[in-house]
Amino acid sequence: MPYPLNHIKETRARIVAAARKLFNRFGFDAVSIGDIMREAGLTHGGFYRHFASKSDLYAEVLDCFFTNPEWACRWKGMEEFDETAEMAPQIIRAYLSNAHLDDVENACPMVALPSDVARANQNARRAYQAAFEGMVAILEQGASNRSSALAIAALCVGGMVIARASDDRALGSELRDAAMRVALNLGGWEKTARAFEHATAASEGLA
Amino acid sequence: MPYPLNHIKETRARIVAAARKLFNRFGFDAVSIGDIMREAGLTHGGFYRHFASKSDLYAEVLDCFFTNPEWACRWKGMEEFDETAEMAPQIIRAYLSNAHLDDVENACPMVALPSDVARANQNARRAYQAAFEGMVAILEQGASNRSSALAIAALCVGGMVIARASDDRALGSELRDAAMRVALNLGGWEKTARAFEHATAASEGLA
DNA sequence: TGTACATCAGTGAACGCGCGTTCACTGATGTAC
DNA sequence: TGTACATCAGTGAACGCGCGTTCACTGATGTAC
Repeated sequence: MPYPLNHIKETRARIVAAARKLFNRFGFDAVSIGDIMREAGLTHGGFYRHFASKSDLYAEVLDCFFTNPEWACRWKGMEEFDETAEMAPQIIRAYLSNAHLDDVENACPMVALPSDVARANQNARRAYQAAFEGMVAILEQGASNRSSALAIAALCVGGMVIARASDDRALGSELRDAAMRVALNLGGWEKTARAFEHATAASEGLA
Repeated sequence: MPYPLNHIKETRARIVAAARKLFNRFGFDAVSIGDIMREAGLTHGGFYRHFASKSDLYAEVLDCFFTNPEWACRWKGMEEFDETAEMAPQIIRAYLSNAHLDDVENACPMVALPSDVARANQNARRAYQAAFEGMVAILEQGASNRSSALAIAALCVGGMVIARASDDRALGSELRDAAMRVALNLGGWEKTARAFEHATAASEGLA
């Protein structure tokens, strides 16, 4: 055991973090192994001490807010998270927020990489699904039934994906607001919806 | 004018059709100009008689069901389309159908290429947005208000995008059903929703 | 009608380049004595 | 405690390969006479 016990794990985690950042921004194909290793502070040759191939990385990158505890912390820190209040409506608001739209590198991979994953290997699709199921599981705790939780998740991911791919920021905002309103109503959080509407109107006025 | 008047136009259209097919399946980055021209029955060198660069193709490929008359025909032909009935609920059903999920090559580019477009140039994002606005315009004719039409579009695109990126077909079906139900309810087409529910249950039983 | 010509869509070899992956190596480290 | 050693994470040159783009050309075509 010539190196510290955690050394390999930590390096591997650094590579995955660098890959997530770059994949989120540029996609699987446009990022080279050299780019990833440079971002992680290493040289390209060492990559194969940690992964058998580039596509083996894809699945590891997809660990999302909803399943990875490390991400959950950041997620909760992203917006003013109220530990005492119900979780689902807060997630909906944060997911469809401007902060999440703009922070491409740290965004949920479900939003940043959907068409990349659809073309990737089965491991990647499984990991994407696990992230989705993690999101739905949390929404189910608050929503009246599973069907509503699924629809809410589709609204969150769909609203963000379209907003990211569109050119007009105003249309993206309109769409995300509409998706948020319907999602909150579906779960029976109308009060939150109205309160948020006012808060948004006020902050938009300032911005 | 050494070649027939429509020759250039037709060749160009053939290149775009080939590109759409391949991009839908493999994404922008993974398809080479050689692949596209081979698919169109030409050699790679000729590409630059028609386009200044590869990325100039992206925007042209994004013409969608909702804005391109040629696509609208195929779209209407995809499912049994009833000219006399209301259009919006039929579009929702067809968009979230198994047929649309499976026909990757001819699928709506909003579903097949969202993260590719998010990283592409402004022309591509404008074209994506135009496709989205075309969809919303049709939904607005039937839905009670614009906000609902936007949410319905998010449900359609989101449901399909997640289903495509997930590994488990059953989960994808469940998600698409949930999105469809909520979308039809949002527009006030509950009867269609119920009728479709029965039709689906019956055909699933057969399959 | 027949022929010479100009046009230009399409061809295919060539360009520099960066990719994913391999491999012989180096040198920092924990272990054994 | 000090030293010799085995390990193996990380290095960087090299591999074959296909990419986007350029360019001199070819040959099918419509036009002019």
